[in-house]
Amino acid sequence: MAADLIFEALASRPRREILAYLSAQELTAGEIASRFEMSAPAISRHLSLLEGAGLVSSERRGQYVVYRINKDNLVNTLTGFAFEICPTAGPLKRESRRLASRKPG
Amino acid sequence: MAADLIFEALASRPRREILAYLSAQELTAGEIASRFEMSAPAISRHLSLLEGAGLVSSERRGQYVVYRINKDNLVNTLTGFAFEICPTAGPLKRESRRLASRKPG
DNA sequence: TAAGCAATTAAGATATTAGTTAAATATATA
DNA sequence: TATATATTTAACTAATATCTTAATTGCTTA
Repeated sequence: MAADLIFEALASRPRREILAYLSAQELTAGEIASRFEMSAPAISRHLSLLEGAGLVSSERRGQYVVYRINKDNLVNTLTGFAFEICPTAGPLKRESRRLASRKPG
Repeated sequence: MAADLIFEALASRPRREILAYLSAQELTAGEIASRFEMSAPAISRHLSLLEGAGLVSSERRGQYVVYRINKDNLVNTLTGFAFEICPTAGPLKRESRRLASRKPG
C-alpha cells in the first residue's frame, strides 16, 4: 500500500523539513545535508526513504545528485486520506480531484 | 509541535484504520478492538496515542469508554501541511480555512 | 592514472515501537 | 459484598528506526 510508505515517510520531522526545502527549489544531497546538523549518510537515508515513498525524485548531474519533490503524490495522498475521514468536505473533494488530474507542478 | 504527534500517530496502519472506523460513528474501546486481530491492551495503547495527538476524544459511559474522532484537527493538519508544500493549491487553501473556522463535525 | 569531492552503502550502537500476558482499576449487578 | 465485564496499566520481549563512523562508489580534473 502506497499510503503506508508515505505516512511512514512523513512521520519524521527532518523528512518533513526536507520536503519543505524541496518545495521551494530542487537541491543536491549536499545542499540538503548542509541545512541539518546531521551527517551526510543520515540525510542520504532520509532521501532514500522519501524516494521509496514516491515523494521525491533524484537525478545524477555530474558528481552531484539533485533531488526534487513530487508534489502531486504528496497532496493526493494527504487530501485523499483526509476526505476518506471527512467526506463532508465536498468542495475540498472536488478541488482535490481537479488538482489530481493536472500534471505535477 | 502538534504536527509531530499527529504525523507520528498516522504512521501506523491500525491507527489509520481506527480513525476510518470512527469517522462513521463513535465506538467503544471494545467494539474497536473486536475489529482487529490484536489484543485489547494493544488497541488501548493505539487509542491513547491517538488521543494524545488530539485526533480522538474519549468519554466514559458506565463501564464502557466511548471514542469519537476529532475531524477538524486531522483535516486541518493534513491540508495545512499539504499547502505548506504545495501553496499553488489556492482554492483548496481557501476551502480549508472555511472548514477550519467551522465547529467540529 | 592519481587525487579529490559528492554521495551512498556497510557495520554497529542505542533508542523507540509494537506487540504479548498478567495484574490492576472502574463500573454494573446479583 | 461478591462476581462479572470493560478498560487500562505494568512488565517484558522482539522488531525497527535512527543515528554514528568507516569504507565504497561515481564523477571530475590535473
